[in-house]
Amino acid sequence: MRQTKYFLKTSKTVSEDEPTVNGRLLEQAGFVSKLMAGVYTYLPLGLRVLNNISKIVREEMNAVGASELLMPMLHPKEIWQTTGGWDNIDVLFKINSRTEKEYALGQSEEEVVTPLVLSRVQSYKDLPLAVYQIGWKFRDELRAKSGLLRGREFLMKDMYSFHVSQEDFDRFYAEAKQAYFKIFTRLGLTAKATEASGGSFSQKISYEFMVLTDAGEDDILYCETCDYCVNVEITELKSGASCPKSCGGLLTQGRASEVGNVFDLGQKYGKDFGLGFTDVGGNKQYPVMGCYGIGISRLMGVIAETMNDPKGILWPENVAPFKVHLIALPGKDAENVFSASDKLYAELIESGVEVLYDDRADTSAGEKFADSDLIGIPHRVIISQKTLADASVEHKKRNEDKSSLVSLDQVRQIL
RNA sequence: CGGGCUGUAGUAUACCGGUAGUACGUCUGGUUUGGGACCAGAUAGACUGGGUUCGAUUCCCAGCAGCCCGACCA
Repeated sequence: MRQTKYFLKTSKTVSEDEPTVNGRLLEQAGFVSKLMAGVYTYLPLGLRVLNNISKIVREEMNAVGASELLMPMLHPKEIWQTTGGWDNIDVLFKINSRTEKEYALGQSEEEVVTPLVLSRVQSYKDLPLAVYQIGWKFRDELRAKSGLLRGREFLMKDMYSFHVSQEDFDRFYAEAKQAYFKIFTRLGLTAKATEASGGSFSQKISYEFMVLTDAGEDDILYCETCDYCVNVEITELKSGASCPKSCGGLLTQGRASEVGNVFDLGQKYGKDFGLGFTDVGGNKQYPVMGCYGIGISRLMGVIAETMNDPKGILWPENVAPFKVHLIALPGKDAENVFSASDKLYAELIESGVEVLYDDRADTSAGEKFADSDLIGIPHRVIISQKTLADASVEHKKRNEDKSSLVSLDQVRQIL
C-alpha cells in the first residue's frame, strides 16, 4: 500500500485517560480508534493484524478437523431461557425491539450451535464433530478497561465439539490444547495452560491459556521447572510453594491475561435442548460437548502490550500488518529516489511481499522514521540519495539497532 | 453494581461569578529534507439539563461520559 493513499494517520499525542500501553500504542499508531469504553473501530492497519491472527487460528482449527461457519450475533430470548442464561448470566446484553420483543447479543454461542448441529447430526456415525467461527461477541461489562484487553465488543474464535463419549471428548480436548499451544507459539507468545474454575459452564476445572503481563486481570501461580500452572482463584497454594507435581520446582506468582480457554461442557447443552444422537445400540444419548475460545482482538492487545519499546510496537512477523516498510527519502533528488522506490515497490508487490510504502513527498525523514518505529513493521527498507549512490537500500529490522546496506539486486533475498 | 476522582480546542493546561488565554497538534503557503526542522497565516473549546444570581464555564443539583479501586469475568 502506498501511504499517501492509505487511510492511516498516526498521532503525536494520546489522551491520558488511556493508561495501558496497548491502548496508547494502538491508538497512537493508527491501528484502532476508540468509540467508547471497550468498543473500538479497527482501522486498516488494525484489521490487517486481526486478519493475520485469525488466519493462524483458522489454520490450526482446520488442522484438528473443525469446520468453519458463521453464526448470528443477534439471538432470540427463548434459546437463552432454555439454558438458563437469560436470568443467570449478568454480562448478557439484552435488547428490545420496537415491538418490545426481547433479544440477546451473543456472548458465546452454545445456545445457537447446539440445536444447529444436533438437528442435523443424530447418529453416532456422524460424531465426533467440531465447528467453529470467528465472530464478534458482546459482553455487558460493568467496567471495560485496559485497551483491547477487556472490551464490551470483541472478536473471538469459538469452537464447539460433539462426542459420543467422555473418552472421545478427552482425546479431542487434548488435541485442541496442543493446537492452542501451536497457535500461541506461532503468534510469538508464551502461553501457559492454567487450571481454573469452570465458571458457570462446568463443575470441572477448565484450562485457561495465560500470557504473563501486568495489564492482565488474573493472578496465576506457575512452576519454574515444569509446565504446571494454576489460577489463584482455585488453589490454596502460595508463591514460593513447592510444585504439586513433585518436579522439585517452586511456584511463582504473576499477573496474566487470558487469551484462550477450553471447557468440558459435559452433556448440559444437549439435555437443555432435549437433543441428542442415536448410539450404536439404537438408544438416544446426549453428546459430550466442549467449547474452546480464543480472544482474537484481545490477542492483538496482548501482543502490543508485551512487544514494544519506547518508540513503538514490535510486531512479530506472523502478525505484523505488513512485512516491509519501504521508506523513500526523496531529499534533493526526488525524481530518482521515487523512481527507484516505485520500482522496488512494484517488484516487491509482484513477488507477493506485503509492503507499506511511505511515498510521502513532503514529510521529513525524522517523522517517517518515528512513524515507522511507532507502527512497528518488522523490516524497514530505506531508499535515498545516499543509498542510491551505492545502488543499494538500507535495511534494518525493527527489533535490532544495526542497519546494513543491501544492493538493489539482493533486496529480494533478504525479505 | 459499591466506593472514589474528573469533565475547558485533537492533546496538555491557564484564568475567572462579568461568556476564555497559552503550548503542542492539525490545516494552508513558503523555506527545508537521514531521527518528529523553521517562518508566516489559519483552525478549533467550557459534556447535557435544571437551579441560585442582574449575570454561571466558574457555585448547587441531576443526568451523561471517562478513568481508578473493588466486585464481576463462559
